[in-house]
Amino acid sequence: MLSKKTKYGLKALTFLASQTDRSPVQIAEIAKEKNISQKFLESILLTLRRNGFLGSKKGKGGGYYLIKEPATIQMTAVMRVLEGPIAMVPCVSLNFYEKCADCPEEGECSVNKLMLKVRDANLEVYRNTTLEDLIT
Amino acid sequence: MLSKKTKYGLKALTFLASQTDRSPVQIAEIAKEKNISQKFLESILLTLRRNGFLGSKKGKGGGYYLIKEPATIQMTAVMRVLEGPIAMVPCVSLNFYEKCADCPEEGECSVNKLMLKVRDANLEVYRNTTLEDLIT
DNA sequence: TAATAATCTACTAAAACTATAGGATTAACC
DNA sequence: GGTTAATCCTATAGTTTTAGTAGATTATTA
Repeated sequence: MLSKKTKYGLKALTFLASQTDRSPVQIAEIAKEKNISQKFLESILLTLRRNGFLGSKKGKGGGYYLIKEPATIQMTAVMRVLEGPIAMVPCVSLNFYEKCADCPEEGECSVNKLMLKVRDANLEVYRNTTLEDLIT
Repeated sequence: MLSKKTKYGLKALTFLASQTDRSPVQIAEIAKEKNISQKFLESILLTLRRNGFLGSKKGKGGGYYLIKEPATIQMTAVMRVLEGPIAMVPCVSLNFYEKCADCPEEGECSVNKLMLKVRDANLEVYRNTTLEDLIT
C-alpha cells in the first residue's frame, strides 16, 4: 500500500507544479484544496523542503514553492524520499542494499529473483515519469 | 516493503515445487531448510492451502504438497493471496477497486495517474512469471 | 491405542503509520 | 517596535499492521 504521506506529498507537489508562478503557497491553502490534514501536511512539506524539492518563506506572505522545473523532477527521487526504497526487499535495492540474514545464496533465492524483476519494472516507470507528466 | 509472510510463502512454494515428487513435506522440514519460524510458517501454509495452492495430509507421513504444476501458477495469484492487492492504491485496483474518499475526480488525480502505470508494470511482471521460473 | 503432524483459536509484543499539540522562530507590515 | 502571519520543530498519542507464540484439537498411520 502507498502511504498517505506519499499520497499527500505527491498531491502537494503537483498542486505546486500546476501554479502559474512560483510564488509561495500557504500550507493551509494546499491542505484545503487537496483535503489533507494541515498538520500532517506540514511535516510532509518539511521533508520535501529538506530534500531539495521545495523552498519556503516564513512570515506574512510566506509558504512553499517548487525550486526545480517539474520536468526535471523524476519520480524515482520523489518516491525514495517519501516512500523509501523502491525495491521491496533490501537485497535487490540499488541505494539501500543489504544482504538477507536468512538467505545463504542470493543467486538461488526465488524471492530475490522475482523482486529483481519487480524493481526493474518499477524503476522503469519512475525514471520515465516526471512531475510534469502528472499534471493534467 | 515485502512482508515476511509473502517472503516465506514464496520460499515455501518454490521449495515444494523443486521437490522431485509431490509427496507431503512436513512443515518442520520446510521451516528448517528455509530458516523460517515454524509456527509462523504454519499459518502461511494454511492460507496457501485454503486458497488452492497446496494440499495437505495429517498424521504420520503427512505434510504439504503442491497441487498444481509450477508452470501454471502465476505470481499474480500468489501475490494477491499473500501480499494483498497488487495495486498500491484501491482506486487503480482491478480486483479490489474502491473510490478514493478524498479525491473528487480520478481522471485528474496525479496519484491515480502514476499508480496506474505502476500497477500495469507490476502486473506485467507477475503475469509473466510462474513458480517454475523461480526455481534455479 | 500411541505417536505424529496438520488445524484452529486466541493472544501478545513490537513496529509502523497517521496524525495532533504546542510552542519557537522568522518575516512583513503598520 | 509591536502585532500578526506564517513556517519550523519536537514530542507524543492513538491506531493498525506485522510477526510471532501458546496451547488445545483433529486426523492419520502403524
